[in-house]
Amino acid sequence: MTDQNLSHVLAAATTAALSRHDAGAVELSDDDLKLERPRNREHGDWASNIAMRYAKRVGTNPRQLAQEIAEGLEGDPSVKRVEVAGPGFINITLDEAAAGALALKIVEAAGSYGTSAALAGHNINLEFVSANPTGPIHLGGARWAAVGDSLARVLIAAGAQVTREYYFNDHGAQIDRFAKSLLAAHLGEATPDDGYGGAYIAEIAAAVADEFADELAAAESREAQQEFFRSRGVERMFGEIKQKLEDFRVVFDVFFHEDSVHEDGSVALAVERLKERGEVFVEDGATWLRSTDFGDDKDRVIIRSNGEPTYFAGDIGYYLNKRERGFDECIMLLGADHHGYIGRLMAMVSAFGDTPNVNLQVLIGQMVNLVKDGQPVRMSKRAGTIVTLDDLVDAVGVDAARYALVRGSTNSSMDIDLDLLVSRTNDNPVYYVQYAHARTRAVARNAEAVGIDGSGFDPALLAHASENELLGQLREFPRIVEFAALEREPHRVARYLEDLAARYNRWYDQTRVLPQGDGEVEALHHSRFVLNQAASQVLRTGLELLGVTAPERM
RNA sequence: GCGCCUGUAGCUCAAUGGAUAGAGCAUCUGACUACGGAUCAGAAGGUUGGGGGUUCGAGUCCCUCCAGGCGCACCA
Repeated sequence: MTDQNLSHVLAAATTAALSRHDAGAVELSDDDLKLERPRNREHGDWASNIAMRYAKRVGTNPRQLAQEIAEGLEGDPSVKRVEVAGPGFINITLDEAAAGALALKIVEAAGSYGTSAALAGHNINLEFVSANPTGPIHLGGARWAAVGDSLARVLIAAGAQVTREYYFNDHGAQIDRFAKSLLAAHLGEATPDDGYGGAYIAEIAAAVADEFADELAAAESREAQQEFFRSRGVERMFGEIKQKLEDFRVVFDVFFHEDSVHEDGSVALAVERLKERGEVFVEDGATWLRSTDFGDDKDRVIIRSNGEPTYFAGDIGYYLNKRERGFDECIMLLGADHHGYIGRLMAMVSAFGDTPNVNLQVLIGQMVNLVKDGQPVRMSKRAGTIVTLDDLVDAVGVDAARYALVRGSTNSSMDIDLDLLVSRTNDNPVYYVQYAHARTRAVARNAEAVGIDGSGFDPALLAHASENELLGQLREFPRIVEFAALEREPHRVARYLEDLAARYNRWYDQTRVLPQGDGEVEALHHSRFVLNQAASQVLRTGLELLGVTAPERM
């Protein structure tokens, strides 16, 4: 019994009930037929609010209509019980055998349970992190790395084709400051006023000076030396960033150089296209996009009066480039400090004739704040007070770090107290979920040792209250994954897993998979073993969606 | 001034317009010499920042006020 089937049964019952009233031609929408999972299990396995939505239209009261619909549902063989409750909810409880059959279905589906075709045919470019190589990935970047990668996994599970992409630049004012800082460190000078501090500067300067000593020796002028530190320093810094991200289990498909959109003509082509569409004008010697035509606060310069393209021009060329590469949906994950940028991006999308928030979708994530002893600490690259991805991983490990970063809604800012995180490592709910998984594996090992293998599985035997709860949660998994993908909210998977782990632990506490002592192995044990394997599977699949390991033992 | 985000238990945070607003941590009381106690059962803890509105129903949507964060470049 899937919820789609149940929806059809509900549709038939509702149509029949409505026709008994002077309903005229009332059209039932799919949305109205959607069944809900009641929060309170006493309200059954599924609930519908349809009677409350339609009662007024057909001139009756919700409870009356609900009663009539409920009577129509009672004949269905997979429905065990139907009740009308509260203001007019219809609560449906499924037959145990119908509910229990899910366990075997999950085991057979294995890793594919939870996947769907909700986003089939969607070719998505997902851009995230995209930090410039002027320093290590800091906590903010770490959050987007965890969220972006999990989002990619969730989108893929929903059937989308996803390209993970990282956009970075290796020229421009910030990189110049980076190069100056390296040179100063190499020469033993003080950090330039507008430069970057922090121990990593000295380390990188020393490392590249050592590795490319000949090259450095050949650079006589200060300018040449700075250029040396620019190119080799960026190279090294970027290599390090890439490595740290890989260690964090975040692997990008494409690293895209900002330079290339200028060099391969993407920017020129984009400007030309916008010109043809009449969205560009020249004023004060600069070339502007008339973005106010599409809701932006002001028009934006794309080519400066000195002939140099702006950063925005690069983004315009980059967007066009992505579209030309065949991506119908481009998603960008940006920090809240860039949200003022969305207006012009969406105006640009409109100016190309595309649809804002469809062809380009911008997800804003709120900031990560560093806290020490209850006081906020301002992170500054220049002051060298940043806490890096590396620091975080060193402190708590990849699993705990990823989980903590992906667990919250990106709409909420996040406080991280490194000391607290280290001292209270076990507070992280990730261990609760991982423990539940390890426990499923321990149970499986013990069961297999006494010859339990799930043969003679009888779904009707899974009738304990805690089994009903566990099965109900397992049934939810596909819709959680689908919803997380559609809403771009991977944190929902984490919350779901915590709930699943709790129900598994409760079930474990209240029932037994193995017979007691040297009791006989019965069909009940085989059936419960299948349920154990199903829970194990979903815990593992769910953790994988978050990029967190599912340990056999802890 | 304008825009975006946030305000929920002592703390960190959940909650697709649904029923009695939920977890973890912290506090208190209990539970195996039988599959992992990193667990489970229970208690306590709330005017969902304030005030209006929309409707069968609002933490959720609208208006307004308060508080905090972030942003409003021919920077990136």
